[in-house]
Amino acid sequence: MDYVATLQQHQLKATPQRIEIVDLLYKHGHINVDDLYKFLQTKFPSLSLATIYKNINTMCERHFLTELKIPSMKNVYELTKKEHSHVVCSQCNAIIDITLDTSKIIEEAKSISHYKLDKSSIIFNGFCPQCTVE
Amino acid sequence: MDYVATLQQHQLKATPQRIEIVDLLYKHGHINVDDLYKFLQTKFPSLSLATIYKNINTMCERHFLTELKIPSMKNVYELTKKEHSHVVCSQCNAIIDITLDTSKIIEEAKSISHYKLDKSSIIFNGFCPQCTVE
DNA sequence: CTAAATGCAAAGCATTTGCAAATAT
DNA sequence: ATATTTGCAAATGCTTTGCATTTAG
Repeated sequence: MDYVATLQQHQLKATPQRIEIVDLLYKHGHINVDDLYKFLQTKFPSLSLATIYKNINTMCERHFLTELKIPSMKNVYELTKKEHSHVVCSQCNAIIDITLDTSKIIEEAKSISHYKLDKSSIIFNGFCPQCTVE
Repeated sequence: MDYVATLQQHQLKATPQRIEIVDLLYKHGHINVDDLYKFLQTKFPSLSLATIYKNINTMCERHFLTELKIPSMKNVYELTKKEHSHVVCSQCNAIIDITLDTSKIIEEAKSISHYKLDKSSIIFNGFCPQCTVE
């Protein structure tokens, strides 16, 4: 995965800070601002929170990142991918992506609401396999 | 609808401010903090934002209210009802409740994720009939 | 070389807290 | 009568902004 090229495709200069943000998101999947800051600080001791916020904001504007609002959790960010849903563990806060066949439920929503729908956000809560065992 | 009794069932004293909050939510369905404040101020000129926040927080803790996190919108609150989904107009921000048959999609999510699921939050975005026309 | 990004400090909002006075039960 | 709630002011926390310096392309 060539982070430099990916950033440039979105008109974002490939600074070391940004490359590290992308790397973290690529490896962790979903991260909130504070954790991003903690991780990045180890690599860039002079890093400022303002830089994180500025980057997150421009990256979201360019649709390079997507902001995820999960009930009773801080917002997390992920690299923008094709539409998918999320499953969240209420115990350990693990978040995973799943791809569902949403066509039926979208049709149902359309016919009930009479809205012209173009996007859906589906989040499930429960317990992951590890947390279910213990 | 007896707001006093409903509040008391949730161990909440029926103050005039709270009664009005419930009334507003009952009539509007979904409201954010600022709008609540604006509406309530006309009736209680001395009302403090702190009171709104305190009430929203305790009401949510007692599951009398539910907080709704909608992408690119301020959080809104609604009276807690049986599980349902939301449809949001990206133009005028109208929010409506719809009840869908979610059993199939929940089963699908369970079998893909191997999580034990107990809750789902489904939000659709699009354009309401009025905004589609114009 | 130039436009964009970084880091710092200050500013701006949003939300919470502490406390005295008022109020619901 | 008592515990809870209100409203105010202050405090806290989160996010944004302005600006001088640095850096990517």
